[in-house]
Amino acid sequence: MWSNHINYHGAMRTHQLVLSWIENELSGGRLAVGGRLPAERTLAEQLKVSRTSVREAIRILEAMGVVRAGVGSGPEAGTVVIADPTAALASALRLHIATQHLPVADIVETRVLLESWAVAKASPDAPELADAAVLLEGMAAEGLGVGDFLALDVRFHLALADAAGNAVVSAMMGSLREAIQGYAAELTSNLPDWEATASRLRAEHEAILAAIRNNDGGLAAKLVAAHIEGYYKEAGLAS
Amino acid sequence: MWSNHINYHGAMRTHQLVLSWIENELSGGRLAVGGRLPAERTLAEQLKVSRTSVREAIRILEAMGVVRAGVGSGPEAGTVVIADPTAALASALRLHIATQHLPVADIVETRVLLESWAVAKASPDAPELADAAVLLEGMAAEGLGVGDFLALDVRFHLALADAAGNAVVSAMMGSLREAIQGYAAELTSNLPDWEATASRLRAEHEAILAAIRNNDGGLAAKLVAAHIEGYYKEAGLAS
DNA sequence: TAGGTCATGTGGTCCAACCACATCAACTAC
DNA sequence: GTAGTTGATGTGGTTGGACCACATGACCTA
Repeated sequence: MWSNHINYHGAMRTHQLVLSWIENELSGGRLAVGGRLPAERTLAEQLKVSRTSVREAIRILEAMGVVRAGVGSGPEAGTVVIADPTAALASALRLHIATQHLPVADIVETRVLLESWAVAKASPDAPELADAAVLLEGMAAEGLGVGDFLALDVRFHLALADAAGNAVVSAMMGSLREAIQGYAAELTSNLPDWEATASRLRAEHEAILAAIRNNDGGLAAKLVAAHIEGYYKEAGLAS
Repeated sequence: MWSNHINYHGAMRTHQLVLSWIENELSGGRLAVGGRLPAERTLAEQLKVSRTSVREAIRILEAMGVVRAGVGSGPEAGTVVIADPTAALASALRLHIATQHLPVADIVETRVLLESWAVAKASPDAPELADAAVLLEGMAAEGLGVGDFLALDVRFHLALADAAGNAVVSAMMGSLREAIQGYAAELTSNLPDWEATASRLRAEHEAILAAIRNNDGGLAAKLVAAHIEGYYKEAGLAS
């Protein structure tokens, strides 16, 4: 029985050691969002590991949306802590869709369930609803392109999700949306009459927002589910 | 004005190039779960990048639950493609909880909503329910430790989530559960009478399972929500 | 034939060097 | 004195090479 004060976690690889050091600093509050990690070379020396291992850990954190790395000098430089849970979930979902172990239909279904819950939970006077209303006005503009309409549509739905006030649900909604973004855009080419569809979507958006503001969460949830499923049905959902 | 034939994707870093190459192989079906990536040195030469960059990409995929790396020779060696979406979501959630930008209360709330949906959606004759029943028997065993009970409890709830047949929901449930695992275990020390609580949990489990099998999804959802919220309330939920 | 030995190929780790970039201080020309 | 230039500094980004531990399988040897 020996005590190895470095590898006491079993076969921990060096980059995992760096990872847990950083996670510890975060948990302990010594490192917070907006803060900076020590420079890679410095951190390597501190932890008695190679710069390579430090970089591997930072790359993982970057992929997880926990840090952002910038070269040069000044405010944009260095490795600073951010908080973008959506990024991590989105790339994870995208990669696993690529392995074809996450059916797109399941993603859509999950989005329906999360967003239904969100609108049912949202308070009628949540500030995010005002943002949503502004977005709706933008979507009513004359001569709006398909791409612009869809971009506003995404933001509208995310605003609804945010209105529920649950950070986890917001992040998951955003990631689901990102992961199937390209997919949803492709579907528009299947639509027989885009103007008619856009007009219908606008009306449904208004109805959803009205239901939330009328404190009728149950109705809002039903409308959202029908809204999303209707779109994919019209455009032809293939898995 | 010069043309950079490598960075035509803007400021794409070399490890991202490797990443997109691999993602492309996955999407195209040339690389599937169970398959092997070329050796790091080989891949580096193929893509005209350094081995370091290849390794950074692989490390990210590893953290995302897409590949597993093993040294030596034989079946366990090399970098092989796996499919563990739960791993990615779980570590992402854990890290962002560390940054204190994802409140534990939101995690619990999300778990309630996902699991309620799952039991409402589950088919009464889903094969996963049989597994769940077996787990319940195990939890009824005499002299079961707290840790063992909780381990079975986790598997029981995951079986319920799986019964809905949505891979995304299953993965998210699993990751939420993993991310707050330590938290839930700590709470047991707050319980005045573990035996009484365990007994109550067992009864509630039975009722949930019975409701699903009775095709009463609405009741099952209500029971699940009460079950989870009741536990955290009794143990004292602090954020 | 049984056993040991070594070559091979894998990922894991480290090092030393160089690059591009952004900032800031010092210097120079006007 | 001011404006512009120049260079030093420190950051992450990338590379090639070296060595290690490990698992296998082929090859010898007793």
